Amino acid sequence: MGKRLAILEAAKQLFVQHGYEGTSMDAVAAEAGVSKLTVYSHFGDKDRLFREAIRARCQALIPDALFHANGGGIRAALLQIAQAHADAMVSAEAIGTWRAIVSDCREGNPRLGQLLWEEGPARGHALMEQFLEAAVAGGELDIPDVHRAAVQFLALLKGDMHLRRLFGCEGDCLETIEREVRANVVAAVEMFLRAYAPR
Amino acid sequence: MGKRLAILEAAKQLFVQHGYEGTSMDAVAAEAGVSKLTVYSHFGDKDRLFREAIRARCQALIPDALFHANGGGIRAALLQIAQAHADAMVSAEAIGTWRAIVSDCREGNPRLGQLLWEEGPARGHALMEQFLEAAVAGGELDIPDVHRAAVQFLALLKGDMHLRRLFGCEGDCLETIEREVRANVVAAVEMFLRAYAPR
DNA sequence: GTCTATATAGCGATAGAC
DNA sequence: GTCTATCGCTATATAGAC
Repeated sequence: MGKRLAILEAAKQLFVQHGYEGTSMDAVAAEAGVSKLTVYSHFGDKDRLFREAIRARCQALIPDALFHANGGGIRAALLQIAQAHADAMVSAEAIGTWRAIVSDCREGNPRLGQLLWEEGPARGHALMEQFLEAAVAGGELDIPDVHRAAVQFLALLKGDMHLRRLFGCEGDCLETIEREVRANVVAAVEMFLRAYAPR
Repeated sequence: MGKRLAILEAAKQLFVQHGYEGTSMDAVAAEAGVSKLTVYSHFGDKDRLFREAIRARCQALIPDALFHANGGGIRAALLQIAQAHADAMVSAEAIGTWRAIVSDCREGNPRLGQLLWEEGPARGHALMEQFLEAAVAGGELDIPDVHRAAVQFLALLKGDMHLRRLFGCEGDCLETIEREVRANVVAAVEMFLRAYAPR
């Protein structure tokens, strides 16, 4: 494995685990098995290393394919997308990434916020909107404002579990979390259909 | 003003503005107009000062009265609650507090997460649930699972503006934000009623 | 109780040798 | 390209005088 890649892998892990301030360049160098100056020679400074690491995480977390459901009617398609999206959102990687980004976005410090808004949530909104538009065109849904409905759907999916995990109120075993996420996904799809299914 | 109170006020402002790591005890002492040792003599260490400051902020942000709408039918009541809640959620104080909490909730460090989950979002959920239960009893709404509907309603209210502000994608003037929040509030109430109004 | 001055430690970034 | 050793800075927390 190239040293550059080893550094990037170490950075991805440590930044997501301990955030920007909580991760020292010494720690990254140690985790990657290189000296600190090697890190600097590859990435310039801490900021650029952070950008690269978080960007890579974001792109892997919500792949485009997640929004391509394969057949079975509108309810089944929504359930499939919802489950995949919700699972990704409560994963340890996603929670860590969110924490790292939010921690970094202090007032006069737009290091990553806009960039990652576009690569993360905004991309999700656009893809979801695209899916809903097709469903509306096919007569499977009746939606007055498709863009807003896409945002609403994804907001419903996060429910309270995403927030609870973000706040660190876990304690629960993974099995409990999965069950609660599943119940919330089903409820979200049901509500969405109650509101937007053709009458 | 007592020095203890002056210290607490300075801490509330600085922690919410710059987060835990970004706020030095020197800065708190300077802002409060006392020496650093005075801060330590009153609050012991940085952790306890942080707890007190954030807790005070949370309690002021979402007062119980916010969920007591005064007459005018279910749509008007929901609109009133929704607007007040959404306004509170995108305020600079709320965004700063969220950032401070999330930044602080790293893996093995449950300093505030659970405590503030209960004093913030969980209290909001409970109050909203109470309101919805009354509406269901009065025949104004038809909801299969009231607790989940409360969570759904509050999730809809945050929409994407809360997240965009959290990520620091503001740039917009305050007027634009207010207009977008208003539009999102109306859309949220409409969708909620499409799903849960008696047919 | 309150202050000034300081101990101790960890950080990002760099100098100079190989 | 890579290393060891170090500079300069800032932070938390404390010692000792008033």
